[in-house]
Amino acid sequence: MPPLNATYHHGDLRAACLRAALELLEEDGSAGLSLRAVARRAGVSPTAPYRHYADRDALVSAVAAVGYRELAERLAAAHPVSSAPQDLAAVATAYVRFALERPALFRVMFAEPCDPDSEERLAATAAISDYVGGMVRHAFPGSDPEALAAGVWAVVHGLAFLHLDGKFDATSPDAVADRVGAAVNALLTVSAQAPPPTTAAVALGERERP
Amino acid sequence: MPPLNATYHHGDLRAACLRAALELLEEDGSAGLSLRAVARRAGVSPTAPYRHYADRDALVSAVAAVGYRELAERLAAAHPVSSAPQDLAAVATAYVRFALERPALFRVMFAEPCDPDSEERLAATAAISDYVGGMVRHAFPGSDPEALAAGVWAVVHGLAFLHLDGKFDATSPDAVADRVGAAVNALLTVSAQAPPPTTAAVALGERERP
DNA sequence: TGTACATCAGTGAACGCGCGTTCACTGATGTAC
DNA sequence: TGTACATCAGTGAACGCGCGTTCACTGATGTAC
Repeated sequence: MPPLNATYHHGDLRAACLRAALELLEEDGSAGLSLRAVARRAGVSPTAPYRHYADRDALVSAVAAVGYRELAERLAAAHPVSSAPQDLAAVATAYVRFALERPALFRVMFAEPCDPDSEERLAATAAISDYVGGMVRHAFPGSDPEALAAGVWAVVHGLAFLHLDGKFDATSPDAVADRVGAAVNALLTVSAQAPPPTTAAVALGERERP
Repeated sequence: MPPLNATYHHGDLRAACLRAALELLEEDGSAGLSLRAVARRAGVSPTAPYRHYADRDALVSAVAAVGYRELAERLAAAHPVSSAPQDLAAVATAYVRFALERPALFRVMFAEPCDPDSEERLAATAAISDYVGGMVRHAFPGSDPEALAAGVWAVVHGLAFLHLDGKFDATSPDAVADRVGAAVNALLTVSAQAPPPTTAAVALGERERP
């Protein structure tokens, strides 16, 4: 069980803690992260992690940053940065699938209070935001990109959490994918089917755009 | 401090616990609900609530149910059940405002593991769902109502949590309202501005509708 | 190449905390006669 | 109207738990001469 280089000096306990934390989150989807549990898993005394993380929040922030990076990879794998409107459903599905496959990690990323100054965490969040922004800008050049990016992120994020929290049935991955795709498409096509576009556009414009 | 009827027999400890729990959530926006804290607040021994709630989960479910009812009221107040498309932004804003004003309650409603069989909780969730469904059906008669309702709920829910978890700046209520309105409107108008509707509709239709 | 020593990265005991829940109990209430 | 008694709704001590964090410590490592 102890790795080959299991010396008194661990070698890279910082990375080992991160790995341990991710494993624990993977194994118990509803677990909260505890420094002690992480130390236990890393095969180290409860206080050893303090050599590498100032406190629990610092560890949580580092874990969250890893999560953001992996989510960004998944999104990019679902579709490269420059995409067309019809790719949106695929990206949405990838986002929700990530949340459902790694629920505990996803919760840590979004629902844990954290060190607000953690640079790597902020950078990782920004990467997600940029990805969505770039996609929107490219796919819907005529739109208000900032507003639309917020809307798109909100849709996928909301779908993820509503499934995660049992508001939508998440037992069958296929059904989830169907629901996500249908919801996204319904939103993007609704104004075409609803009352005459101009009417709708005017009526909705309670916030003017220059 | 003790109410007039503060007898040994409390009178209505069940309701008092509920009230105490809501107060605690109101006061500390990041607090978790604890049975002991609720008992303390109700001025009663730590074990007294067990006369009225089987366990912590039962209390949490009851609290969540109250939250759902209040949220439903807020939405209905923002707009009656039958609404037009242009009312959607107002309802969305009401949803997000509720989340930001009562963050701890909102988290209990959605992020707490709970008794999945709690009838009052299930009923209260269904009420929200029905409200959104009814609104969508009425405002967008041509749409796939189920898919669109899911999409709309997801948007507002995602906006709520992204603000709550610091992904969007939530310091100014006005800015939040603007962002929510803009995001909703951007989503609902995007297909009118994007590539020719028919193209988009076909391309997006990876899920056929009868 | 060998030795002295500073630094580094761990250990392990201990702190105080709040939690959910159990248990045997007791005082208050209300009902039957 | 008064009394006996069952039931109800609380109390308070105790259980065992895991947590974050501190502290003084020590064994391993690496560097300077």
